Amino acid sequence: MLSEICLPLGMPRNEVAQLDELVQERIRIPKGKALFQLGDKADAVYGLRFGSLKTQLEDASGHMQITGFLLPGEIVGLDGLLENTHVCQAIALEDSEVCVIPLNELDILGQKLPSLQPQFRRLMSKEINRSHRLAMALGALRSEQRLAAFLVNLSQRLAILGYSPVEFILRMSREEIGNYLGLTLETISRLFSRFAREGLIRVQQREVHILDMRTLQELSGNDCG
Amino acid sequence: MLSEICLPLGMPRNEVAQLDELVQERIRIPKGKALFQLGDKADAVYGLRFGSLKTQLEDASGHMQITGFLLPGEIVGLDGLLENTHVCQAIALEDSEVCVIPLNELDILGQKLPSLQPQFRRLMSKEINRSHRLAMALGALRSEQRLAAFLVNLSQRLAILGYSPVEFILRMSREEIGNYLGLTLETISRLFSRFAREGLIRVQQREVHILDMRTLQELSGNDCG
DNA sequence: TCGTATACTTGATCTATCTCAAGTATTGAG
DNA sequence: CTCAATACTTGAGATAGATCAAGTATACGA
Repeated sequence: MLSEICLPLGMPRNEVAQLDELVQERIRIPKGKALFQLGDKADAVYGLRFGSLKTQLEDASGHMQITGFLLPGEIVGLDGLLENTHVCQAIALEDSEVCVIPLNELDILGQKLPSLQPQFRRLMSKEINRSHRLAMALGALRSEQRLAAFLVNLSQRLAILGYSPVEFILRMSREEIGNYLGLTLETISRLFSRFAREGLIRVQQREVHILDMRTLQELSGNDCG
Repeated sequence: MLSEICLPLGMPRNEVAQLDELVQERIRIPKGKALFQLGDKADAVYGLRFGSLKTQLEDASGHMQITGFLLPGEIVGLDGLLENTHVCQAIALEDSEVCVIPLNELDILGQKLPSLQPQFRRLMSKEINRSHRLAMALGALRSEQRLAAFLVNLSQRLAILGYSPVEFILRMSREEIGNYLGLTLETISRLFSRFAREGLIRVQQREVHILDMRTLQELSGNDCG
């Protein structure tokens, strides 16, 4: 499993094997339940094995903001390492399972595997970059561009996992997509209808077929997530 | 200098001294010039010694998005560690100086100093959290809340550096603030005027006096930056 | 199987913010 | 010191997206 997380980022296969031994514990999270809550102790990060998660922040006035949707092979919990306490919560969008990567053991192993620390830095850097691009999307793109970018990004990540990039099931509601993209659920719904009318996608509830990837990519400015 | 970066995050003083030896090289960046450009090799991160920087991303259609403003004691370059190439650029807002923290030497030293890796992770985690909060601000707050949050955040960071939290000079233009907050320069200008009319601040060009911090904090939802 | 709750769609209206425009203030070069 | 360039302010009008509202489809528990 860790191969999927680590090898694409250039870690030698034999070192991944050693890393695999570190990762014994697994946690199942039923749909709707939290992997960790705001305030929980953060002494590990988690690799998603199957299922999907959302991470969300709460502000002082109680508003929730979704900061990411996680697919298998991606890492959760990287933003909780500052205060040793999670500053956000991770909720399962469907029945899911993560493997636990304890931080103190990671440090011990890091003394022996020279490529581990740069590897872990790359993972964190990737998350920084991802959220910078999210901020760019929220700050600079119009609603249709944001949704196009969202769909293209999801499609690309599913393709990496070996799933069809043009035909997939959304694990999140219109409201969750809207929250993530800084739009209302009505706007998301209208955009889906409009994209369908324009022949870019076919959509029925949470089932999406992408018909014109090229145009979606052009709309999105070819990136972000 | 590194003390300012590291000690507040809980690193022992004697280890900071060792770290200091790692950091010999310094770079001066004149106002308006880049510390690094998009595509430059990323083999180091940088601690800002004095001055101020902005970091910005460029999307496929050429639009620039500012993702952060840096003050002395803060770290630049954490988002370039994925591909060993910088994916953004860092520009000096005034004549500035950074110290260079080479990554390969950091790894070597990391073998000897047990607290170094967790320390570095905390720095990266902080940046992840910061950009999540920026995304939250862009997605959920209204213009006046965003600007209030921006001012409160700047004030707090200046206070940490020993400067007045209620009286400071903005190093960035209205346009740069607007870009960062997902607003136009006209909106920023109007908001400054309105805040002044309402007695929250006094502002003349880039000189800002905060008169009613309490209300600004309430407006902002007490956080973000 | 039915009935209720939840998720989604679509329309009408409203409003925060943008855009366009004209002006003033400040800064910097020569 | 003067002029030009840049930065900022303010107004009027346009619009993307929000809000309010009503209805339809789907999922789920009894």
